[in-house]
Amino acid sequence: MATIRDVAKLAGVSVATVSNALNLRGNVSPDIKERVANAVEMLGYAPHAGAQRLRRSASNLIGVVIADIANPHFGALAEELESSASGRGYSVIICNSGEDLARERRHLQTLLSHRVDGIVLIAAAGDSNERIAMLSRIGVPLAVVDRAIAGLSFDTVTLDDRRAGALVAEHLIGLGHRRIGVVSGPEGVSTARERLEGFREALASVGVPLDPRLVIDGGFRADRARSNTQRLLASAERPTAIFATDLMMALGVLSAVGDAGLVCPLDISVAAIGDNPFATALHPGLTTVAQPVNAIAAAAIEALLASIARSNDEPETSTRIALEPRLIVRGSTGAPQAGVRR
Amino acid sequence: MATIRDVAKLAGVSVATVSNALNLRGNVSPDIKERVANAVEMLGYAPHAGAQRLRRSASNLIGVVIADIANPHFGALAEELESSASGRGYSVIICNSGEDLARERRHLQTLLSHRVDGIVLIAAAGDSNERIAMLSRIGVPLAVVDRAIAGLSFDTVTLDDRRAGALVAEHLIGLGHRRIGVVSGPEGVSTARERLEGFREALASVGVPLDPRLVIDGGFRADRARSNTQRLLASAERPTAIFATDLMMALGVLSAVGDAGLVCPLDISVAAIGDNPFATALHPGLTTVAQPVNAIAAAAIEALLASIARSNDEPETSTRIALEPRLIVRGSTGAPQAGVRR
DNA sequence: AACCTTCAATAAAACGTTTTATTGATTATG
DNA sequence: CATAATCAATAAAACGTTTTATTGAAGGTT
Repeated sequence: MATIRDVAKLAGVSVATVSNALNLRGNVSPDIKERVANAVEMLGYAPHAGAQRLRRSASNLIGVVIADIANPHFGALAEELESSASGRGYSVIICNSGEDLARERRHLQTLLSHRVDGIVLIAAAGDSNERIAMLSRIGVPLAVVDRAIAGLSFDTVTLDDRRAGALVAEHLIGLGHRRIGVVSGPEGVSTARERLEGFREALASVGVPLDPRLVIDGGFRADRARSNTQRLLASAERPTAIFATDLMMALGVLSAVGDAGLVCPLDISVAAIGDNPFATALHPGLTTVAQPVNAIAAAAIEALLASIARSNDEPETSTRIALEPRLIVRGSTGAPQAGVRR
Repeated sequence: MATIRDVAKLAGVSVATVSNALNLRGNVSPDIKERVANAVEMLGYAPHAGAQRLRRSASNLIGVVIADIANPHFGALAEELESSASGRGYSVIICNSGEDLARERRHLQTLLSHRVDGIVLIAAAGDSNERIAMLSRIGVPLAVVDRAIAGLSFDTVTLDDRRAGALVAEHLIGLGHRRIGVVSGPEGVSTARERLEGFREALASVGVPLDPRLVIDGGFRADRARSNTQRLLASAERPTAIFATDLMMALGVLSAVGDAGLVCPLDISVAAIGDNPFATALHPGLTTVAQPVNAIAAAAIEALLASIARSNDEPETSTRIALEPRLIVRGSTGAPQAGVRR
């Protein structure tokens, strides 16, 4: 691989001049700039990022650790995070923890080693004291996105999950549903907890208590949601509607509904949180709560860059942003048909 | 940030000894190892990756450039690539080009600057001489995955796209379909071309020519596929089946089918290439061709590491691997109902 | 007792950049 | 015309590691 010395030699100038020419610093005459550019082209020279990092203070690099890159929601988030960041002049390194705490830890360590200027963390499911300990002394601006982490004061940007759950509750109640099943995510994940809680509260506020027997675990996974929903549907008092707290689980719910020979929304209504092109393609279209992925990403990058900017001067004040969800009513929800098929 | 000198000072040993202790090289007595480990823990020391790269020859880093991280198929591929690579002791940096050639170029450049040991490229759509020129002198082992690039001799791992197209054709022909519409992807992307070509050939081999008026563009996008399919369905001689060459477009097709008040598979059969949990969740389930994403990723990493290993000794022989697709028949395809609803 | 090995630890060079201070050369100023 | 000011280019130090060669010290072998 060519080094800056090779470029200097070929261009017939000093190393310093090459550096100046490439970084548009100091005074370099136009023809020398030209000669340097030619030499770079000729040699296919790419500056050694490691060596650069050694001298420069900022890396202009942001690390993103994602809980599960195979999940379309996180994929979309990654996409938006990257375009937000690159719009502000930062490059982005994406790492995938695959919902594994150990892998998450390794990735964070790697990012620290690369001296990124900041980190965006979409935390893997599960709590761990080790994580708390590590994060609390991480020494680099960090923004927590999508899933909140308790007990740490980082800038946090999420959907207003409580409100999202409430939106679904209000919608279903408004349609006349009273017996509503919930397929919830892992207890340890804030989004799962909050969405359920918001749902429960909204129900309670109109005097409809949530029957704990109708709340089942789907673990944010389609297969798990499917099998548990099958059980729920087979129970004596089948609910007239089901709320899935994420889209993957909604798929499982829909499969189970179809397996049971039920028709949606005639026999049962289904609603979920999370939206993507698939929700439209289903027939009937799935009623969902859309997340402003774009705004979430933008806010996260904004907060992170602000944190990077103030660096170690002012006291670290951490902001907590919860963005507004939006209900999209499609065909999968309707009024319950009293006793029609029971 | 703490440096290795700080660690050395705190542990009361030389810098070299710290390095040896951390890298398990040379002879370091157990108690000194212990002292070093403690000092590292105490200071939260993370070795400066840039400085390491400067001295080490290998970086143990693999760069992955992905065409569109928001597409679940590529997300899944990214996930598998990462676990394959990390199983072989490599860390992975994921970059997202968002189907943009300029961004792809920037990312490749960045990866070169970071002196990755190898690159996996899932090429953005579109041909460009600039890309050809850049890649042909890239000087780092590179494997092309999923989408082939013409005119370059890199290790290439893809689905056997031609065969995948043929599988769908054989299935639909076997059911009795003769007028089949195709929603195809961008001309410039190998997967789109090959799938269509395999489909066409298989049809031709049983004496059924493909009516060019039934081949429409969906640009690998759900919305585009939807609007163009609407037009196709409204035409005089509506096809009895539609083949979408990827899953996103299949969603658009299904929407259009529903919009037109048609029922699948009664009025029209739909099949696609690409499989994920959504295909099962639909009702009826979508007939698809599954890609062995896992095997594709493994083969790609294998080829890349082999290429890294032989490095600059032996002449670069590039392998071309096409993996076997598998047809999964679900409810969305059935025999055409002669004139039932026409 | 003299010598060779092995073992632990170290000093110092090297990696490829950026940047500060320095040097000449050229142009402007009094 | 002398001096100051600007401009272009450079030499060399510094960044934080790894690694080679070196140094003692401690055991082993005759």
